[in-house]
Amino acid sequence: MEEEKAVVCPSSCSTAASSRWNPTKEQIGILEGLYRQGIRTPTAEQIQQITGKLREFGAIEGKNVFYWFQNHKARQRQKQKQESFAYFSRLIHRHPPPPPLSPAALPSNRVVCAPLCLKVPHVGLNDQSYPNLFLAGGALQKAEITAPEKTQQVHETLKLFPLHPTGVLEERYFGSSLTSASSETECGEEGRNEEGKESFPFFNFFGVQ
Amino acid sequence: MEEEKAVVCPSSCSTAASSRWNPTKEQIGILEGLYRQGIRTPTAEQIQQITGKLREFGAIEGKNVFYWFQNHKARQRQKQKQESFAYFSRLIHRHPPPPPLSPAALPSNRVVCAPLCLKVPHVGLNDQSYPNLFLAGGALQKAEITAPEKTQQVHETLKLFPLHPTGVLEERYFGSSLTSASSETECGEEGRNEEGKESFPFFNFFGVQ
DNA sequence: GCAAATTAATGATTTATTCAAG
DNA sequence: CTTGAATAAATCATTAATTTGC
Repeated sequence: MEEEKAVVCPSSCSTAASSRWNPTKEQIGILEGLYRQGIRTPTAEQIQQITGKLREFGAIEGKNVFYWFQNHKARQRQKQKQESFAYFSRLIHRHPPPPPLSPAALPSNRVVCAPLCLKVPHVGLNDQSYPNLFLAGGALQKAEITAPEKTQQVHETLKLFPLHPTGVLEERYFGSSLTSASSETECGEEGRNEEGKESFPFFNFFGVQ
Repeated sequence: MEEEKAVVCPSSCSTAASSRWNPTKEQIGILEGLYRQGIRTPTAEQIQQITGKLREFGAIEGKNVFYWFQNHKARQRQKQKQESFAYFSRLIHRHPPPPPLSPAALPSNRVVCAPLCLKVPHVGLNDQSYPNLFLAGGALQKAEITAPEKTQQVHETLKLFPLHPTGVLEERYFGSSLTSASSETECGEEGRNEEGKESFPFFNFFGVQ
């Protein structure tokens, strides 16, 4: 609840002593590039160098660079947490008793979960994270990715995904037409569908060392 | 390499042998509705549920839903990004007409600060977990910081900038202009201005409370 | 009007980053 | 410092729109 509405600098005070640094596109581009290059906490010297360079594109001080990196780093971290927490929270709310994919129901250790699984790696915050979801989705992956052929053809990738159209998402989402055509069959192994042509090359990326 | 699937399967052919999913209007409608409701990266379970529901309107698999959300999210962001950039660009370029500010187009986590100072690198939550940063920031002034107050918890960082220079700043970043800039005054330039014009208001920044 | 040709959308894959646990 | 986990960005590929010549 911090009022940050510090003066509404009229859109005309560009050269004036604005209250804050106003990074230009070029400046941001360079900063992000540096960040991507691995710079997280630049040294004083680096900051000076960067500042010197960025000054070509507009007024800037060392502190701006310093803060930029600090904020960017912090923001990147929190971005994840908050993001995932946000929608989880939302989803959970509309989902009183979350359908925790019962671990025992899993076919075997041949995990066949979804590829997108969970979002939150490990929030860790003092919030009651939702381990259920983590487990539900986290189980997947790391199945077996045979086919050492690195080519583009992935034969039998992990067939994680769909167990079947089970479940009720939520009336709010689909109205009442939700057909609970889901038995209890659970994941009868990756029984595949009739089509049997389901290959999920989802997260197969592993080629790059 | 590819089969000649001359299957002339006009829109609405569920038995299609097409190589890729072709969503029906109903499916798209539901998906967009879910997206509007905030679902961005559905969990495995959600995907199954959604898929189940969407199957009423045509053949579909979990991966299709997964991809749909991925693509839709990415493209929405892309569109929005472009939009907001255009806005800022115009705004920064000059301040002629306050265009139709599209609230939805504003970047959510961009550090871009328009002349209006609308975006602030606000870390938000537990940003107090960076006490060192303060110190580091203060340290930037180095020799000139003749105002040794503040600092609640001083470890020993009161020295030079960062202790861990993560990342190498090389010429490849800026070319030769960098070296020339760093070969001398280092951080003296900003840290030591007599007029205090640029004296890092580091602590002021935070002092705002 | 209708198809071949061309362009715009968008489904499906691959690649690059990021944070953080070990 | 290395590696695991999980995207999001970038890219490839195929389908739908549309444009154009007849």
